[in-house]
Amino acid sequence: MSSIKTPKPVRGTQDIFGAEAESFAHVTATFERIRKLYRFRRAEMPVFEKSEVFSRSLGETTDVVSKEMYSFLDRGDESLTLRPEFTAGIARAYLTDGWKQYAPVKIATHGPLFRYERPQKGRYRQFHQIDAEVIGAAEPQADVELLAMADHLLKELGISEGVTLQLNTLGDGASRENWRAALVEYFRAHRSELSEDSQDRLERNPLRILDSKDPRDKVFTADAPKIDDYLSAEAQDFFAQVTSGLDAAGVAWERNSALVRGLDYYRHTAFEFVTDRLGAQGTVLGGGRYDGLMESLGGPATPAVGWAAGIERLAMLLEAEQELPFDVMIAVEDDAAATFAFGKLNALRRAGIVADIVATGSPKKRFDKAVKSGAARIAAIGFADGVATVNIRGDNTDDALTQAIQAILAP
RNA sequence: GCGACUAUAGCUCAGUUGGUUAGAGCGCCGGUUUGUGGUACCGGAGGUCACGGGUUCGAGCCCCGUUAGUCGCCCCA
Repeated sequence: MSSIKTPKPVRGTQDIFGAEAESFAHVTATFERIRKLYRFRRAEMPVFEKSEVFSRSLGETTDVVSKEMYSFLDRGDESLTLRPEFTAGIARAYLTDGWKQYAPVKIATHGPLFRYERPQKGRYRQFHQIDAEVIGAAEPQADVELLAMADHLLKELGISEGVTLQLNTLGDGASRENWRAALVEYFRAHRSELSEDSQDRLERNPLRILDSKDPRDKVFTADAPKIDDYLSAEAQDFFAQVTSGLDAAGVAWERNSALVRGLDYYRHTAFEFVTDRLGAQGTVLGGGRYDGLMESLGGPATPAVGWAAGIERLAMLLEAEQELPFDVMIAVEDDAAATFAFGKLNALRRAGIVADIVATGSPKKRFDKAVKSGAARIAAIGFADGVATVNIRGDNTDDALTQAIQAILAP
């Protein structure tokens, strides 16, 4: 009995294995295939950045920065942060690596992200996203292309059933400010009747009152000022081009005027693909236009739009388990044939045939083990009169692949 | 940071008002069929009942604390 205690996994991390890992890989493989159709270029980004990359882009005061980032000092006493999102790092690279030369540039990436949060269904401290951004394109067509790609991806994954695209506009900077002021004025008039959380939001993040889950707030959110009444002509026109572009592309959408973004750099289009199948974490893919971000990192005003989607959440929605092909399982029923069997196993694999072997435990039970393995065929290998015997069983043993296996396994 | 629920075999879970030596299925190991087979049958190994206190003649079960997990709130870039 060892006195060494096995270390526990870190809170909010996950070990993904087997069928779940196959689902995970299926999501990233499908994303890679789709993004190439739309000619998004692949980028590999660092997993950590100087903390300023995120704190400047997010705004210093938010909870997000103060409580929910994985930050640490390195040996040079520099504050670094494990990336909580892709967008800020990509924006930083755009500026420091001179990607303006490629503008407008379409970028796709995927990988792990880190947020110091309490884990719950579909939320982890280390989680994984796929991400797509268009930087340097001010036109609504960029928003449409990005949404069409997202819609396409969800359909290819077979999970578009029960998932709806909710769409909103936050207007340009001036529209957004006017609307925000009207909301504050409206909710302030009902302040004492709002939930405690929303009274707090009134100061910090009034837009968020609109998607409060508290019934005390919902009484008022229905009649709250609508962004539509504050949109400039240009903002109206922009949104109209996005919606008509979606219609033309055959992408179904619903207007959700309560859909907001908490950060100031968001402009115009905001969207989320939402499902009711994941409990409280219903957003499967979300994004929007962030024309104000580059300036917060000290760069020139640069229009940009993007989205990200949680790989775990997408994988959870996949209907069918991702099954690995399994052409043949060799059952070694006599250890005298073991060397022969292992040699043939190697030959099968070199021929591109998915093969495995069961050669341990009671020889008499190996056939049953092979049956339970789920292989399409079982090659039982025995030994008689000084020579190996081969016998192939399966539901379909007349096909060309079986004949090829038979030929390779011939003693 | 807050709340509710949960913690028993490698896995999924039973376990009566608190009463002898802790239960099943799956998985693992072994045996059985005088075997070209199809998930069978029999047996075995495997438990500090999360951890630490308390109540009691007696605790897997009741109480307190800790830790961890699940779900939700806050937050959601």
